[in-house]
Amino acid sequence: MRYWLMKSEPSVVGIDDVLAMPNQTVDWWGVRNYQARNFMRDQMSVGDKVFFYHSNCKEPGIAGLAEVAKKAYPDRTQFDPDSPYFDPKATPESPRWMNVDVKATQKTRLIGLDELRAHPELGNMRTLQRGNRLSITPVDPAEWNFIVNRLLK
DNA sequence: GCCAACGTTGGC
DNA sequence: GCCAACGTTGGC
Repeated sequence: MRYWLMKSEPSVVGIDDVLAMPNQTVDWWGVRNYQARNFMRDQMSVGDKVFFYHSNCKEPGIAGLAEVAKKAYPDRTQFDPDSPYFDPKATPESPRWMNVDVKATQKTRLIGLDELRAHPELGNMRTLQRGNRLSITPVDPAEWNFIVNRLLK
């Protein structure tokens, strides 16, 4: 089992939105970065643990816990001409973009970006690295445990 | 709204 | 296959 951090803009889909969805589950549509896609496609398994991160908002940070609920399959928005995520080069026979389903398990207190940065234990955390723009990053087990067992208790 | 960082595109 | 131009991300 692996650990991940997945960014979402709360103005689009926040933790409260997912908790209000059927089965508290959302398809993680809209990823248009190959590295992030590959993480979902190649490395994510059902049951992997996820930090649900709010980005591009007033208070960026970890807002909840989630898990991978379904293995990667083609992202529906790539085929939708009305979607800003439409990709004319993608076809159902040869899809380019994939997503997993994510099930929110718990809303947490907001652990802000500044708080995450303040802990030396998280100094190597991928998402905190300078210039990082990946919306999906792996999380080390030690980092996961530190956040869950120390910051959330 | 600014802008640093970095990914993608496309001409050559 | 290089790389300049352009687009996007996301914190501030």
